[in-house]
Amino acid sequence: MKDTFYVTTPIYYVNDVPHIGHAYTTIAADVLARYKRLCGLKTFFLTGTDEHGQKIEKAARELGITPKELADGVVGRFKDLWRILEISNDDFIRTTEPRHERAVLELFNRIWKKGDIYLGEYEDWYCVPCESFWTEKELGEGRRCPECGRQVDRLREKSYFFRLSRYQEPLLRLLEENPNFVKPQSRYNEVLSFVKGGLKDLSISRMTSRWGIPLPNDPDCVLYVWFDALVNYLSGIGFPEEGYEKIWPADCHLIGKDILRFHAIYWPAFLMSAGLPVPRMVFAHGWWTVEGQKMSKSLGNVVDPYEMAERYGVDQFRYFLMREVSFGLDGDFSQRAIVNRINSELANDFGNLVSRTLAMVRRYLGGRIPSPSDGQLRQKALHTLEEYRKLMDDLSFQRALLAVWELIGSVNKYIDSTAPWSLYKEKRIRELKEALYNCLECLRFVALMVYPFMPRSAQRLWEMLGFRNGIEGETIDKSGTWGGLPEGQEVAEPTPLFPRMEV
RNA sequence: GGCGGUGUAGCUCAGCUGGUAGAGCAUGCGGCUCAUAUCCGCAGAGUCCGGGGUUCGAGUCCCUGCACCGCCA
Repeated sequence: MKDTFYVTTPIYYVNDVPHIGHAYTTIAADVLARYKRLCGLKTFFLTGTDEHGQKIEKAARELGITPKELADGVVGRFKDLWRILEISNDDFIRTTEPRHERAVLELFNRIWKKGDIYLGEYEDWYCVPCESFWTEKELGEGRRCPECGRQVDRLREKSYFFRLSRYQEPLLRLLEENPNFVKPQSRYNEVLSFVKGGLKDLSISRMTSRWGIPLPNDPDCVLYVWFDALVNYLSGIGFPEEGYEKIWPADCHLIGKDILRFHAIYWPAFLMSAGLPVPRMVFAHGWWTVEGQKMSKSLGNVVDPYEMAERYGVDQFRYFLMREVSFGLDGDFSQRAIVNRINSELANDFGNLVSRTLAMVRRYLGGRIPSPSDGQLRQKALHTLEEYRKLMDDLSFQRALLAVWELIGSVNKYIDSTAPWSLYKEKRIRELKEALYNCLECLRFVALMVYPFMPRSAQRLWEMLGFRNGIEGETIDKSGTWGGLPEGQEVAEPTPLFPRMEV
């Protein structure tokens, strides 16, 4: 059993500027990575960009620049966004990097030696002006090029194929032996029925594009982008150089549901062929609609994550995405919904709890944390942490947050029933100290638990509780026990963690 | 067309192996004053998609119809 955790996002196609979908996957991966680090696991979190393929080549030509120049520009935007959104990726892989090309060729060679690649002919609909192949499905009604609307022709070209058909049985076994290989369950069922339906060999090369990695044995062809792209999960951790096997296999490939087949079927098949371990899990999450409508360029309702982070705040945005829908299902992003969650859950429930607690500690106790005490909240906090871990391990982010908020609710209720202001007036100082200690200690638990979701706010709370160190260095094992607040530590003057927003 | 899923309060959804319907939000009323006019408590409302069946008893199991969604062809 390796003591590391390896989580990935897909590498994003540089044809597109970052939108909410990219942000969603990456934030989820970040939450998972930060959580695993909090659990004390050596964690590797990889993201990156997919920069090869006809679409990039064509877009660059239209702009009069090279594909690499185009990619460089868009990559900057992705990296920028991840910095803004506090994404803690350990590396960023680009498919145009030499280290990636080396890995791709190595994997190709292994599969080639295995005898799983053969030369054949690829046939599909082709649009000459666009220089693009299209499947029947992409054409839709009328059989016209989805890009330019012109007539398409049936065209064949030579192509190398991967013997996917050989892997039907191994894949079936993989799925049957690992019911958690694909999550959520509904996606597992889809994958299973797809495999059961029979697998055809897969074209893995193209001659119509020059922008890609040439086949070592036939430089007229470049590798099909999917073969190229999937290998990022290996190249990003150093494959084939020594050391990658400390991290591989991936514990979790986080993806959008649209690319499930590539990850749950093609990718493990490639790996099996190359004699490498397959990933432990592929998790396909859902899509966001916007104000009830499908997001599309033509509707002009594409959610810009930069704008959201600026308008609502980074942590607020991250929180909303993780809290609004059960991870795996589709969700709707609406102004009203996010403002509601910010005001009622972040500002009123959580932020206000911090304010009222710290204000009382400062007013009644001179800002000093009293000696540890025990009480009904102790049990609640410990139980919540346990529940939280269970849910986080299962990627049930929404429910994990619900559990934390239940604790927050309990503390609010506890304050109401112990009424520290009355204890103070009645000079019942011992009880007052006990009550406030219990609240403070719960806040410390809450800070730890919300940290993966809202790193910046968790750190602020951590400091308000009087700690000077970075919360990111904490672990649940070390700090997840009751009584961790040092007596006498001075808490800060509270400033609102989350400002209320105008509706 | 094949396979899979969903249909529960105004909204979003929980309801594991069958036993007199639950949460959050929204709405209304009451309480507190430490707090970001925040917090706490109480209340209302639902033919659990329609129809049939099994059972002493069915959102919960079986059959069937309708609607919507996903994957595949």
